[in-house]
Amino acid sequence: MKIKMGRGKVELKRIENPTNRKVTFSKRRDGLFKKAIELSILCDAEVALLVFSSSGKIYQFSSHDMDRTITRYRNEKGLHKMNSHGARTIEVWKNEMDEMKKTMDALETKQK
Amino acid sequence: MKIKMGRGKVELKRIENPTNRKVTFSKRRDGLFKKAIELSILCDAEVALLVFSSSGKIYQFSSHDMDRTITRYRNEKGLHKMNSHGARTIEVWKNEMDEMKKTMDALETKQK
DNA sequence: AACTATTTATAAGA
DNA sequence: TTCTTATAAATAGTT
Repeated sequence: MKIKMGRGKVELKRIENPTNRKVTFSKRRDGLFKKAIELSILCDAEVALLVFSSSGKIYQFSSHDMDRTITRYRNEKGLHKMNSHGARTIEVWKNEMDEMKKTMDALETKQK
Repeated sequence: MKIKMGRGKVELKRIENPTNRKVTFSKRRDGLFKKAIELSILCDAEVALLVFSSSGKIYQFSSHDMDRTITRYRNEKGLHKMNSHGARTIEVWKNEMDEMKKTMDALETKQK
């Protein structure tokens, strides 16, 4: 698939040239965040956006509060998974908790 | 501030007419997700996008894995907060854990 | 970093 | 309301 924009065309695949990729990232990242902000305001929506560049830098936007929106997402996901049995849901959450526990322990260790 | 687009101009504020707001939400939501996907592919970025409509419906996209990206975000955030003392970070994580614990317990209760 | 030719996105209209 | 269209916004390549 190809997308045409501006003066040229780009394949919908990773831009190999690192310079072009960085420039395009800056431009499109700005555009994306602008659109996210506009959607949240115009349409009264709760929007959370996380972007990590290929070099690892983080960019974020949340219309309300990132943790609140993440919690809301997790609740939604958890509740939906409860439909048939319900048993699986607790497993999912327990795994989640264990993962966070590990991360917390790692941080704690790092601090000592 | 005003933004002009298409045939008209819109104030950068909540669209009061519910019909217009819904229509605009659908169009702009689609546009936003498309842009998010393009950014992740073209620029090899890790992107996570969560949108809740004002009526509570959830829409999501994650280029890699939503939980992975959320964890990465939390790590980043947690590590940054460790700069000065370090003590505060664990508090933050503990609070986070407690909150999740509550949610899990609530789910567990609901299933019984 | 700014420019500009083109394409894409979209606010109204049909 | 789903489709169309006039117009603004976004952006790829250029300078």
